[in-house]
Amino acid sequence: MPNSIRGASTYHHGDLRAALIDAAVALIAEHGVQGLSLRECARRAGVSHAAPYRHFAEKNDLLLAIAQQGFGWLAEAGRAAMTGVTGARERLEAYGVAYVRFAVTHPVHHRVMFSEALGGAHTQKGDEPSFQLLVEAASQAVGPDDPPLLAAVSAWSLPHGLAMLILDGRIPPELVRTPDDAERLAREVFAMWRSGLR
Amino acid sequence: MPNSIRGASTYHHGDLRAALIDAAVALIAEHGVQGLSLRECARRAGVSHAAPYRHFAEKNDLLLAIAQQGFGWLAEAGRAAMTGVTGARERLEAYGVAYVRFAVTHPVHHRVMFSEALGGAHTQKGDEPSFQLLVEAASQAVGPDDPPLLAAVSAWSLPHGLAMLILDGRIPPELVRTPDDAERLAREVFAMWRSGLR
DNA sequence: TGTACATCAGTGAACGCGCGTTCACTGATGTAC
DNA sequence: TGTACATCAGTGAACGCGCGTTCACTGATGTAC
Repeated sequence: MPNSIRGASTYHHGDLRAALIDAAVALIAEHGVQGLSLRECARRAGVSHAAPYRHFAEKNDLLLAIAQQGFGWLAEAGRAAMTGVTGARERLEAYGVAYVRFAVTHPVHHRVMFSEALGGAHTQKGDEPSFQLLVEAASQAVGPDDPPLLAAVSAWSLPHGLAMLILDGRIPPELVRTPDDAERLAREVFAMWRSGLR
Repeated sequence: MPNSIRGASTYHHGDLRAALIDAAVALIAEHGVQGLSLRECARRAGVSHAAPYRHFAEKNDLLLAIAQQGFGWLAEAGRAAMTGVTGARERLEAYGVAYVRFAVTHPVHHRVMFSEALGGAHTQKGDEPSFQLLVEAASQAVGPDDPPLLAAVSAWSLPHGLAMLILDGRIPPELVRTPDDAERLAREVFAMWRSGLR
């Protein structure tokens, strides 16, 4: 039980690991991945600068934890968006829209998930559940002659690119003030591709 | 005239600015944007650690210079790819393919161009020539009722996403060993969207 | 052609800083009896 | 219910480090006369 709930005891934090992750996310939101420092996280969690080492062997493990949390949430959101949707193409699109919404809702997580600061090795294999979900959906949306991997890459590129552009502030901000805006934009972009640019 | 050409004189470098940019690109390729340090750049350029300040007022200006170089090259590549191509949609696709090839050929530049480490403010306006090119091509590819901005965003998202995924090592490496591979993949992805996932 | 001089690209010592990580420690928790 | 003890999450001092940036300087370059 965390201190905040339990009351005044101070020596044991209670849920320092989670508090550190939250602090790190806030810190990255303010100063970018570059600006992350273990000492500052500890400070914000109200704990000595050596305390984090009880929970993370090294700084990079904290980034890793954020990425893992993000991948979990993404898989969850993707699954939720696809349930009840019939039609392979519709499912793929639902996943894509959820993907963009996730990125906009958890920008730091999305950034960290695809950050070069991570070794990258740990999730590059494409065996993340969130990726599996996409590959499965893509292989259904594709003719028997088309390679499913290519379909997955195609279906992934569009929402990933849109999400990145939004996060980088490349899209005029009035188009993406809220997650709902972003979701609407994603639908419109999909529609644009569906109808075919002339 | 740079020292290397001129010979043995050592006090004046000759083209330190360019040498620093090259060193920075190499350094980022090795250690990521995080790993960039002015002092190490100076070291690699064979110059004292204070010398860079004759050419860049602060560290961030070096990143900015890389980004500017990249945007210049990208605009050039995009223009070249579109010349002689008729048909709005074909031009848009040619730009997209060139975009992916540029990213794969100059991965560090592309990364820096879209890095959060840059203030971002300087190029966010979308007034980069490379963006203008895209917006123009997109507005031609779109019905009179469709907003051209939406078309541009749509046309940009796909190659941008593909490029990012490749750069992050998310695409199976055997698919993108060379720039030619990447270009072929880009064409296939475009074709997949043109034919329409089912 | 030769000299004086302004310009400015490079030097190297020095500054202060915050960081990641280690270490021997201390205090709280919960379990066995 | 009460006590002994193992566990382990937190402490705070200390380490070494490389960094960005400033400063007074020095040496090369090129231009005016």
